[in-house]
Amino acid sequence: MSFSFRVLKTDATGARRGQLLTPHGPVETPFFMPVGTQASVKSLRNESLEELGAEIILSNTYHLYLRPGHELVRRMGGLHKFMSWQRAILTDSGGYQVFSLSELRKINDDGVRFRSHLDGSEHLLTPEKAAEIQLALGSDIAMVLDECIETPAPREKAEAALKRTTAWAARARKYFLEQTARQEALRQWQFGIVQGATFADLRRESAQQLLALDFPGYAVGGLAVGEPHETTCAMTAEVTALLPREKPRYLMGVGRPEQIADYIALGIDMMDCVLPTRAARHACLYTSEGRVLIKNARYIEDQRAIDPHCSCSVCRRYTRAYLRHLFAAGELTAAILASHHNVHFYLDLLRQIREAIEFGNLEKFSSEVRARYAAGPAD
RNA sequence: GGACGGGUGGGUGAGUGGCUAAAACCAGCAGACUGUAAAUCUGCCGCUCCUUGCGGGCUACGAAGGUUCGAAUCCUUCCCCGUCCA
Repeated sequence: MSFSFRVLKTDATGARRGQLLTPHGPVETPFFMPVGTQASVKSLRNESLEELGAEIILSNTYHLYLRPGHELVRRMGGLHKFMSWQRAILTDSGGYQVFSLSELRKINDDGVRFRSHLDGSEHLLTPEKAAEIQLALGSDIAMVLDECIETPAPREKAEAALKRTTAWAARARKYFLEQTARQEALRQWQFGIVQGATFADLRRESAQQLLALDFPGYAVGGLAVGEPHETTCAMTAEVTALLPREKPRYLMGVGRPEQIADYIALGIDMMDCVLPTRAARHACLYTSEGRVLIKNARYIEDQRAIDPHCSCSVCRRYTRAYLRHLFAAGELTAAILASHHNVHFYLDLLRQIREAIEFGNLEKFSSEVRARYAAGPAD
């Protein structure tokens, strides 16, 4: 099976309904990727992800390079085999770690020199190296190394990061095409990443420069790192307006449940976010009625399911009172059940959105979701 | 019966004359989390009043007295608890 992407329908808002075919199966778009940074979606077994209907997950170049090491993963038969996940995998490049581990790295035009957060050892991550690692991992979609910066950022800094990201994208593209031309067994897509912080003209410039490199898909990076939602949307709109219709668009690192449909309405096909799993571990549960902070005393004797309207296996079986108890007691099962539910919530939200696009009522659907979340935590 | 050691806020436990409504941790309460250094982090946590302020009043370190300008801290007596000896 080879790669392809098809847009099946575009609705009045600009939202796209399509399908991405990968060597590890089809993925209905738009989709959401649960995050499994260290070859594991935290506190979820792959059996659960399969039960939840996850068609693709995200993993991470930087973290797997440091531990267990990409060469080891290659020797173990690649990331899919190593972690026993037969559906699609997208790997981030380590570009986000340029941002999140900013105190542990030095950046120059050649690449990023990291001091390992695990043992303090030094490592140079270049665009070529990030591509090499991802080819060794054998992920379905590899991201180019980019320079992700904070927002708001001064224009000069945004310009410098943009320039570097484009130069790195060109190097990564060249290296990747050379390697894949030489070894037919390598079946992978490589996506470019648009930067430009919160400057519309820089976003357009970045997109245009990357278009010249002819990637099979394009990501919008460096957003949802602190700026207002409106700004995230505005910047995304600048970019999607320039991207080719026939290629997938990936908005990296988003978002909150009530924001997802907005991004999709801007023509976004792919998203990922740690929120469902991290919030779950921190006792924040997403429901059709808004957020439930399950540790709150008000749930001590609450016999209802986390979300009475949810069909997931956790909601069918357990009460809020029990979940609250598990969190209070610090039981690992608390994180497991909560993560299961939250990932179900996100994947189900995307299912509903895909359906809404098909029926042409995405706008109505998203305003309903927003209204529920605006009301704050459920009773 | 004797000798030591000890009794501190919901718990464990620092403090041994003023900077102490009393460290720290736990528990409790509330909040944050957006390409995961996150099973993490932050705030509140005696009662009360208001003009909500590095504000006022009250109560508090086993009990009752005392010394002192000032006591959880020093003295006296008493009551408990632990260890050891008889």
